Amino acid sequence: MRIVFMGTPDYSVRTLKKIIDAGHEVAGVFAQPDKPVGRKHILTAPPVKVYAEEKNIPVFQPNTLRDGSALSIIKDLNPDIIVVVAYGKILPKEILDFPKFGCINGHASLLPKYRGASPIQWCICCGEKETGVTVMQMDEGMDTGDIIDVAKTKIGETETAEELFSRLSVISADLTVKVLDDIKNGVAKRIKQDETKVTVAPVINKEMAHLDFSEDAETLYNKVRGFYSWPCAYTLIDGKRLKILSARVVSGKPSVSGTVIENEGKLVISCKGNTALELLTVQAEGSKPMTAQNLLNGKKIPLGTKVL
RNA sequence: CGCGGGGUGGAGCAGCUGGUAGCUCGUCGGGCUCAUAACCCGAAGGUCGUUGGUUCAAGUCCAGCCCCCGCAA
Repeated sequence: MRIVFMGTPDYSVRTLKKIIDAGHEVAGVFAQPDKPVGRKHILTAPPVKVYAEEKNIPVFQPNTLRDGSALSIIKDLNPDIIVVVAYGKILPKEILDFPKFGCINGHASLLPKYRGASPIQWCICCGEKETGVTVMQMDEGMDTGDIIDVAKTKIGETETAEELFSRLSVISADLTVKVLDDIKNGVAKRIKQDETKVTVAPVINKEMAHLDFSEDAETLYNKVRGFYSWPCAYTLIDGKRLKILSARVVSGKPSVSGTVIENEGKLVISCKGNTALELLTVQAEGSKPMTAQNLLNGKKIPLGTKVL
């Protein structure tokens, strides 16, 4: 089929690659505009753009899809279908309606759960045991389209968002190509989403990753995994930020939530009830990631110290 | 010139007002022990990021450069 692809981050690249490898004709690629990245604000092209250019596919990076110029580009490209994966913009109706087969989107959750921007992180933060990828026929809403196909996968007990991202990007790529075949062969189904089971996964900000030790250790552990490797769960110790890159739930003892209850060899913080979280890998302000052991070697953290 | 922290034996850190370096851990050897990642004794290991400057003397003051990191985007 003749395809226009829309996507931005690494996550999308796998799907784009798979589509090309499957022999489809990618007439053009849309990605978010280049953005300043890193401490020095170096203007950086998104991964999808980089990949598309390697493949000599025309790349478009409009700031908006709603001023008509994007539509005219698409008319020129004249795709049979538009495939959207983690593009980052809402498509207006005139674009959704233009291709013969409309637009499809790969979303990294089992819809209707976790609609929105950050499904992968949130499903781990919420302690889900299973997730997956849903490919839907896009409509004007946010992840509200009819479901065409789904691929499920178990979430590992210690899996981080970063790892899940990587796995789902592969699953997404495979499922998307399968759906394209189904559509081409006229065997694709369309199933309405169950509106009574909708949940939303909002954009993540740093404050959400600020751990609250009045929650139980299991919940906090899920957040440590779900917010890795960005923005990373953190707490404040002596008023300074301490990122928690990895941790594990351990048995606690009666004590006020958020206090250090073990500081020799390992660093353990008490949580709600008698649960406790052992910090394994941490990163203090201005320093590199290190084991809790190393942190304790260089910094004295008395028992009973409160973290916030 | 966005703001800020930092580069000291293998790791993490201390070193105030300048006089050749200390702590926690690890490593090696020995001891204790049924045994141990626990405990005791001892040892090795550092041109203090780099270049230049000030000084009788610099890790410690000044300037430039390289690198790492947090915040912000």
